[in-house]
Amino acid sequence: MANPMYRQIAEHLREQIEGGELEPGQQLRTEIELREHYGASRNTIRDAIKLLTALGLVETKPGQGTFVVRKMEPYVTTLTGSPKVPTLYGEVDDSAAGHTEGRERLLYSTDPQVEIQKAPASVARLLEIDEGSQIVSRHQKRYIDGTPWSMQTSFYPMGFVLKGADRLIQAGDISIGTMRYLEQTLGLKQVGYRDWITVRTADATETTFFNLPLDGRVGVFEVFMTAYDRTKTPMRLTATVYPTDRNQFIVNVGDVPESVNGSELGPA
Amino acid sequence: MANPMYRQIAEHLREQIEGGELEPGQQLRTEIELREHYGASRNTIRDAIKLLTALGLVETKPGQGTFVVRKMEPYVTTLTGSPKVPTLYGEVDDSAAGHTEGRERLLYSTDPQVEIQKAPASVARLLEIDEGSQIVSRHQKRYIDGTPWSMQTSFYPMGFVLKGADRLIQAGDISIGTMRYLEQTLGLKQVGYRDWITVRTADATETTFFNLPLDGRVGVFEVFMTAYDRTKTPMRLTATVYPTDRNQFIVNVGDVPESVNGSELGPA
DNA sequence: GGGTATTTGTCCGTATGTATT
DNA sequence: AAATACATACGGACAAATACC
Repeated sequence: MANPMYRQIAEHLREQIEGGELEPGQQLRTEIELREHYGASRNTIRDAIKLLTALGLVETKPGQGTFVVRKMEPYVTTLTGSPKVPTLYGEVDDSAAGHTEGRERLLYSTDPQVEIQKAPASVARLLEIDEGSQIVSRHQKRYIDGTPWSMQTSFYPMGFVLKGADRLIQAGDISIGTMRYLEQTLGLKQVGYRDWITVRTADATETTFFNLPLDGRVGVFEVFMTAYDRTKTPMRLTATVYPTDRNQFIVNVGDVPESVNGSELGPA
Repeated sequence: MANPMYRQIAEHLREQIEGGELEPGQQLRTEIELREHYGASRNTIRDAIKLLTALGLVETKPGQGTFVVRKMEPYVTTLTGSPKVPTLYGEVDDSAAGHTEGRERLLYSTDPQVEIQKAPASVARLLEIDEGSQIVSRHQKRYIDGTPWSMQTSFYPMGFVLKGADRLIQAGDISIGTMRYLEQTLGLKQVGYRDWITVRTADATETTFFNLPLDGRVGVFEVFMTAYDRTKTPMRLTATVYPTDRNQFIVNVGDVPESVNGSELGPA
């Protein structure tokens, strides 16, 4: 008798989901049917479903019903390799799509959106420059197979542009890569970098772009990469945001096998 | 007029919180007062507060009120260093405690809880052994200054014990460290490791131990570290769980400065 | 395109329970 | 013990989204 009714109902449904009686993608009974089944009011049923939604077990679609969530095949990014692109394991979930078996996954980035800003405190601290000094920011949105994958913003000190790296402030891709471009124009060579990995709730922009539920249930990784030159001076700060529901990371240290064995990652 | 009322109210309160009009730790007006202020029903006010709770902006305490959350000073763990202990930045929030200024933070681990199990699929895959084969698991809970920090479980193939590393199955700490112990007894030397970083919702055990809200709002990092010997054979799998609301990670690659500059990390 | 049935979303009012002060 | 404040639960009404005919 300890637990409130809505939690008991949620627990009962959870057991059915995790026990496999309700399969991923399957529709639950409607709120009205569950109301009669459990002898509770519709609002109590809704509280139970809200709890399951918060736990990421079900999702509700207005006008359609409540469904057991289909787990997404994660994108796995290796942080200790360069460049940082995701290794993709397993198959795309194409149960809803047509005949797409065997296709390659397509990585697509928008053209960089370039702005000149005053450095906010967080950027200034990691770039080791004064707060409020001028910086160049280059922002890109990245998709995999049309699914929003990450949002990335790189920051450079404005001094780089003044010293000759003027293509930094031109919109559009720098085809040879910005790091190589900086080496060629300014002689700046990256000798190391530090990633700082955090998780926070998504803001409004991110919620929209990644198509996340607006209740803040799904957080985002925010990875700050500070690149250092030979003199251990920061030469670039890259902040990348990834939704936690479809991204994982790998860090390799020392001598390790080439790739993660097996085709399937993800929890057992 | 597009947005429902409870979201407009939540938005209004959110602006007050992020604008600093409502300070961390400060109590919001009660549901009854907000009901009169916004001309909505108490249930609608509660919906707004539930949304803010899901976004991690406020917390409710029965019998007391609703409060703006106090951000925790994060524990920062460097994944590319060994051993993996958190670097601690900034001050402990001791506004509620007494005179504790200047004290050191204390790291405490419970004695290992040792079990012999059959390898579940996820463990077998990363240890590259057969599913269902015997493994030794050693589980520890770790605290910083009394605050639950992480739960760690290490898995070793049972063969290690049979070959002479019998202290693996004794409860209690192996003071010289298990890696050194395995090197001394079996000649197994770790030459590298791979960390695999995921985020998922906390289960019931974790929710209890870390004292997380039961609505699944706060997720947990799950870091799987696979250690490899000279022959690139996995010799240990360590799974560590950290709540995302108080943990961050650092990855260093190449030549980087000693420490993160400045005393304060965390969002601007 | 329009209309209707179905299903979830929002909002209200009320009553009672539980935790804290 | 009493007051306060949030938590649970009920029932009802209408809105909005979707699917189907």
